[in-house]
Amino acid sequence: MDAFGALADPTRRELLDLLSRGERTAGELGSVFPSVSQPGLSRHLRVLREAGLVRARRQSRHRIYSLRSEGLAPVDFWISKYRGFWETELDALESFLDAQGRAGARRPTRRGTRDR
Amino acid sequence: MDAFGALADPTRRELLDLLSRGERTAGELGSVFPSVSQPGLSRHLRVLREAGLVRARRQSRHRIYSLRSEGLAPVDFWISKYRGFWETELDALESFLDAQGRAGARRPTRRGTRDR
DNA sequence: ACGATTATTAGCCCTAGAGTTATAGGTTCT
DNA sequence: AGAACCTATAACTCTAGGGCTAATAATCGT
Repeated sequence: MDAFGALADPTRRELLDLLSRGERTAGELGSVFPSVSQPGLSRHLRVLREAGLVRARRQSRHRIYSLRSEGLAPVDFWISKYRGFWETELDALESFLDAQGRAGARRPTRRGTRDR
Repeated sequence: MDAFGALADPTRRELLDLLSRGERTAGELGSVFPSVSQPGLSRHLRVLREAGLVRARRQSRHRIYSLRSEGLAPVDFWISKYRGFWETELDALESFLDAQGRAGARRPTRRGTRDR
């Protein structure tokens, strides 16, 4: 399964979110998902591994997982082609709203993707 | 199926790529994929519609599809949390783009983020 | 109204994904 | 070596995704 497929599952996305805050052992990751069985979680981790999104190393009896963020680069590259689209559309929406009521001259500047 | 799931299929990603260059009728989109039956393509378009990634309107006998880029915003937002990672770790996006064949521009994608 | 055109839905298969229990693989401790 | 621990794999079931053909819907031209 490629990276796009791996990201389709919410559990796996949450695993990546956890790992983005630091490496964790498989057991620690599993304890966050009481609803998922241990083998089930191991399988999710395997999918993430084979998609190149995490790596695992062994330390004593544990397996320590860490993020391999480069694996997300193709996904980000793909979506970056669209990034301008909704920015300009939202800008258009904003100026429409300006025209509707607000006399405010707040010019919508091109900005990052994280507002909204 | 949510947007992440919709993007997991390569045919659907290609459909979005086509629509990013302008609206197309269902038939025009289908002609690009001779390997996929017409009902099969219609199903992909339905998935994209229900995921909020495209919209369709009717014009005479045709159904004209167009991109709804805002639907991609949640995906971009999710991945934006990781964007800094590979820049600081490896700058792997650049190597990815190099591997794609493009001569290495220091800032390959047009980006609106305001890091640094 | 009828036939032609364009696209969607319905009704099937068939495979892949995700979950489960049971088992195996390593590692550490005694 | 054997027990305890942590994680991965095997074998199986069940469901959802995706493909196909056939049928249905909507529109246009005559």
